[in-house]
Amino acid sequence: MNNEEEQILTHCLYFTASRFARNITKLAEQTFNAGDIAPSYLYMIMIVKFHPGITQKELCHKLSIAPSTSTRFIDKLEKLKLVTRKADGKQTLISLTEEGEEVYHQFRVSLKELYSNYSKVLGSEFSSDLSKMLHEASNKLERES
Amino acid sequence: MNNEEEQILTHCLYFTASRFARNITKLAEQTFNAGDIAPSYLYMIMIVKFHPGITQKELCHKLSIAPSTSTRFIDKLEKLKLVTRKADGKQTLISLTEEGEEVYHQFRVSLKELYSNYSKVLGSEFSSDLSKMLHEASNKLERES
DNA sequence: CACCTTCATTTGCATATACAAATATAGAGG
DNA sequence: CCTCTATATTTGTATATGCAAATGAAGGTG
Repeated sequence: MNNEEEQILTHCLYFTASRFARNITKLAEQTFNAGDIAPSYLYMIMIVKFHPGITQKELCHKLSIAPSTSTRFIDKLEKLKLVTRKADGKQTLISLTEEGEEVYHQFRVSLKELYSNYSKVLGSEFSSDLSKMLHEASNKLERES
Repeated sequence: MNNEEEQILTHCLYFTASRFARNITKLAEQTFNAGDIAPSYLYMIMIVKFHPGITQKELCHKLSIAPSTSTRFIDKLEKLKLVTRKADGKQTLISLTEEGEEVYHQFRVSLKELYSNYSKVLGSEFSSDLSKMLHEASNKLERES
């Protein structure tokens, strides 16, 4: 790889982050393939688990997704009877159903497997550092916009 | 945020990486909005710039995208007259046109602006470290699969 | 050379995700 | 209590992206 390319490829966060997201998503899909729920739904379920009655808006913020995307996610999870919507004025409050709670508990197990899969390849400390940095960076970017 | 949630949210690379990718993609779209070419196409153009005559398969690897996605990207770039396809047996070789080269040069300028936008928020050294880690991590994950 | 296998690319189809416009509700000011 | 404005959600529509099946080309083996 020549110098200029190396420079750009390793320095542009947009490139490195989107590529990495595709790779780790693939790994997550392979690891979670038990149920037919995609990893992104599990992400949402997890947030709701820790914030029963969370508003949709807040959910969007925590996941960094657009409102329209959250509507569609919730539609799907509601159809699967994993979450409930409760209208509250302008807002909609989201909570887990019993079944949702159960899915969450199964998911905790798969999560451990996912950790171990990527830690084998990336190293445990490296993974942990990277994850923390990404978390922090998202919070900063969200705050700005 | 309670402890268990904090644990999961900051430790799961799948969550942190996909969220961050959405955030940085949004920033990239805002920064590059000059032309009507989305950032992901610029990423491809950049790779081709440094590897004239690269095979489609190799391009998929470098971008971590599926072959079908590369076909569609190239279709679009070819229609815009930014790249050319050259059949070579089973393979297809991709190169930039003159116009493609020109787009690349404009893009270099936007890239600098993008760097500066996120460095302001994340810090210059932090951004650089994060980017290198992501680059390295993708290479490791790709090698495994 | 006909056939089989292997590999690269393309096509058909499905899902994730976004933006912009539409809708619904809340709350302020008359 | 009506109207206006601000805000939350939903709907319409478009694009990105993937998987699996189809296609096409290479190279080996009889």
